[in-house]
Amino acid sequence: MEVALAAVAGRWTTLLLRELMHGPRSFSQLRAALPKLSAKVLSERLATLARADLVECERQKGFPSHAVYQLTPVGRTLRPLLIELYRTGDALLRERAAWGIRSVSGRG
Amino acid sequence: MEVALAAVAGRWTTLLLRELMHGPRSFSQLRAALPKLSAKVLSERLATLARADLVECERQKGFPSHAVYQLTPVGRTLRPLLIELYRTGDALLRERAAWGIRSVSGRG
DNA sequence: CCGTATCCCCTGCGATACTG
DNA sequence: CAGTATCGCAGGGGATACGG
Repeated sequence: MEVALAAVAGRWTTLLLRELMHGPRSFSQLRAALPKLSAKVLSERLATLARADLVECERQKGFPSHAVYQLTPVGRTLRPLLIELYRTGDALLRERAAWGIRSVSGRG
Repeated sequence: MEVALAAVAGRWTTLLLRELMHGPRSFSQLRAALPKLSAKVLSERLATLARADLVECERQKGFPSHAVYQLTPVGRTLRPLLIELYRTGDALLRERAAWGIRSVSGRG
């Protein structure tokens, strides 16, 4: 469980993976899909996911540069987990509509 | 997804929930089940889960004091998610046996 | 036995500015 | 456009000691 949790942990990772579940996406497409995610963090998350072999990167050299990211076969195995996260989160929200996102993991 | 993730986030939360899935447990039983989890963090996690109405606490006053924790109905709805986390983690480990737990969420 | 208070570290994240 | 460098902050978590 800890391994799977580590794979999807992080404020943006699930959203990023969900976006990539729809198909390959360029850096800028991801930025557009997740406007509040800074380039730095996006880059960090993608690098981390790539290191874990969950995501692959294809770079077109030239100008302007272009990079396309897509899930690896291993990355695609996360789909059921993401679906379950969505289902569960949805159910929790129905029970407790007032919850904030960080209300559970926070200390105070 | 973020909500569900927040609910199970934390290094020990999933293991704690899994333990409680088996039935009510006292503080010391939980400590025994998770020896590397300090009392402070255990208390923190339980308090957080209690605040989120995922776990309930029953205290016997007296000496020595005793407290019993159990899942609420809402908490029990997390079971499919935990199962999926287990399944996915297992699958990931089969693909990449060398992964460390923090290798995905870490920076470097 | 159950829990909390302190202290410290580590790391994820945000903002901004910069390079190729 | 893609990605990195720097700075700063917040908070989870470990060790330890203390309180109820």
